[in-house]
Amino acid sequence: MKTPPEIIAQLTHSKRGFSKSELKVVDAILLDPESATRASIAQLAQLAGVSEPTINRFCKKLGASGFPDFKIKLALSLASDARFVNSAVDADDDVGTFTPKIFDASVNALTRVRDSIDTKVIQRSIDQIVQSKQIYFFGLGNSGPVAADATFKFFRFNTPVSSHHDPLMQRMLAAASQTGDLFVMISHTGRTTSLLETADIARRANATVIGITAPESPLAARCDLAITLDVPENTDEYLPMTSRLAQLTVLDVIATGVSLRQGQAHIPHLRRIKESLHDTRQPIDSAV
Amino acid sequence: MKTPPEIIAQLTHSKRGFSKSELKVVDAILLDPESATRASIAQLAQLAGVSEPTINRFCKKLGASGFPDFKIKLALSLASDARFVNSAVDADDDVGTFTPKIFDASVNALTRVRDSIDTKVIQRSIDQIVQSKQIYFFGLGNSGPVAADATFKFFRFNTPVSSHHDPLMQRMLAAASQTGDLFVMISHTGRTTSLLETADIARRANATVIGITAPESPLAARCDLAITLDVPENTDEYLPMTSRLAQLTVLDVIATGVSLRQGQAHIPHLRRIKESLHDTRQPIDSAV
DNA sequence: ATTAAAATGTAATCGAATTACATGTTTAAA
DNA sequence: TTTAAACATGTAATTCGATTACATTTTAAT
Repeated sequence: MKTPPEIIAQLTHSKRGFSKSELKVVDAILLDPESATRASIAQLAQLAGVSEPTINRFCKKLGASGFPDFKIKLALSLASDARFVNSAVDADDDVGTFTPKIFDASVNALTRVRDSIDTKVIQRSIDQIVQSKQIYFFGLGNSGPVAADATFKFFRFNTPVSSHHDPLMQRMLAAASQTGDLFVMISHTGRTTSLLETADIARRANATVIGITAPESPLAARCDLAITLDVPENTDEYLPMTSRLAQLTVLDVIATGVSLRQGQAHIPHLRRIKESLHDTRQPIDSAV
Repeated sequence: MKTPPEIIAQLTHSKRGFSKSELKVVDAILLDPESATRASIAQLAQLAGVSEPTINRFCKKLGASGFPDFKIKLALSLASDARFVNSAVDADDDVGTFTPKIFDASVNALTRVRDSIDTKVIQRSIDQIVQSKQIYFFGLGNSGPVAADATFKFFRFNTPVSSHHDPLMQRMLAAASQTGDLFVMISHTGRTTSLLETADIARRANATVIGITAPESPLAARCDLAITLDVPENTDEYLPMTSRLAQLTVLDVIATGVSLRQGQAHIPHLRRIKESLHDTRQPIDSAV
C-alpha cells in the first residue's frame, strides 16, 4: 500500500507555517473532518470565515491539486488514520462515545506493536518452541490469563504445554527444569520481582527463557529472547488494557509460525481436539 | 462512526441489476479504482465508453449524492479495504509477512465489532453491573482466561467479583444465587451445553445473566442481556483467535462505563490496589 | 514612515456536474 | 408479429462549484 499523504497529520501537527486565515481553515476542518469531506468550497469558506480562494490555496499548499482532490485525500486520511484517534475517554462521555474510543485505543495499540515489533526475535522464538521438549507459560496478575490463553493456543502442537500463575509453582518448575524446557514469561512491566527470580533460576538450569515484556525492562535483560512490546499504557489511571491484547496477538503470531513450520504434521492432532469438543456443544440448529 | 456504504463491495458482488452500460462503468472503475477516484466524470465516461449522465445515474444508484460524492465514497472504500486486507496466512509466508497479517486480522475484527456492537445493550449491562451485589464471570475453554481477565478488571470496583472455569462450580454458584447476583457468561459459540444449563439455573434463581457471545446463539436467547459479537472466525482452520480480543475489549468498555458511572468513588480503592502491588515490583532504575 | 512582500478578498471565468429532454432499445401484451 | 409502454442511453442546455486574475489589505523590514 502506497503511503498516502496524511492530510490529517499535517493539520494536527501544524508544524508548517500556517497563516491566520489558514489556521481558521484548519480549525473548521478539524471541527468536523467527516463533514468537511462532503462540503463544497463555499460552505467550508463560510464555516471558516474566509474566502473561497483561501481554501483553494490552502489545499494546494498541502499537496492537493485542488479542493476536490483535497477532499478525497482528507477522506482517505480519515479512513486510515484518524479513525483511530487516541482520544481519551471523557468523564461525561456516553456509551456511544466512549465505546468506539476504547476500541480505537486497542486498534491503535495493535497497529503500533505491529509496526514496531522485531520479527527476527519472533522468528527465533518460533525456532526455540519448535525445538523445545516442554513449554511453560508463566504470568502473574493480569498476565496470568494471557498465559492461560496461550496454553489453549499451543495445546494443538504435540509438545506438552502448561501455564502457571502461582509464583511458588513457577519457581519449583524452573528449578526442576532442564535443557529443552522452554519458559515463556509474560509481564507487562517486566519488573515483577518473583518472575525475575524465576527467570534466573530457569536459566541456571539450562532451560530457555523467552520474555514477552516491556523494552529495556529487567525481565527483557534476563531472557534468552526478549519479545518487547512497545505499548503505551497509562497504568496510572487504569489497569493495563491494551497490553494484554498485544501479548495475546504476539502469541497468536508465534503459534501461527510454529504451525506453519510443522506444516500439516499436527492436523490430525487438531482434528482430534475438535472432535473431543463436539459433544459439549449444542448443534447449530438447536432450539434456542 | 456510521457504517460506510462499501462501494467496492457493491461493485464486485454485482448482485444489483446492472444494465449493459452500467457494467461498462463497473469494469472501468474496477480496472483501476485508485485512479478512478482522481478522474473527472468526462474522463471516466470516455474510458468506459458511455455518456456522462450514465456515470452520474450510476453513482446515484449506488447511494451517492452525485459523482464527486461517489468518488469520495470509493476512496473511503479503498482505504478501508486496503487496511483490512484479510489476506489469509499462506503456507510459505515468512515471519515478516504473516506477522502483520495476523495483527491486521485482529484489527479487522475489532473495528468490525466496534461498528456493529449494540451500545444500548452495553449501557444496560453497565446499569446491571452497577446495581449488582456480586459479580461472577464464567467461561469455559478459550473463554476461561477471558473471564479470569475480567476479574482483574472489575476488581477495582467495590463489588465482590470472581471468575470460574469449572462447570460444576459454575453450576453450584448459579444454583445458590439470588436476586442481585450477576453472571457474565462468555462463550464464543454460545452453544456450550454446560454453560447453557448454568444460565437457566441462574435465571430461575432470579439472578441476572449477561452473555457475551455469538448473535442468534442459544446462549444469547437465554440471557437477560446478550452482548452479541459479530466476529468472523474460521474456527475450522484455527482455534479462536480474534474473538477473545473482542470479548476482552468489550469487557474493557463495560469496565470503563462502570468506572465513569461511579465517578471518583472508587479512586481510593484503586490506589490501595496499586500500593499493594508496589512491593512486588523492581524499582524502575533497578540494575538490569 | 515607507516600501516591498505576503496574505486575503472580490469578481470574473472556466470547467465539471447535473438536469431536462429527445432518442433509441428492450420487453411484454395484444 | 405488432405495438405500446417502460426502460436505458445519449445530446445539449444549464447550473453550480472551483479556479484564476487582479485589487486590496495586512504585515514585516528598512
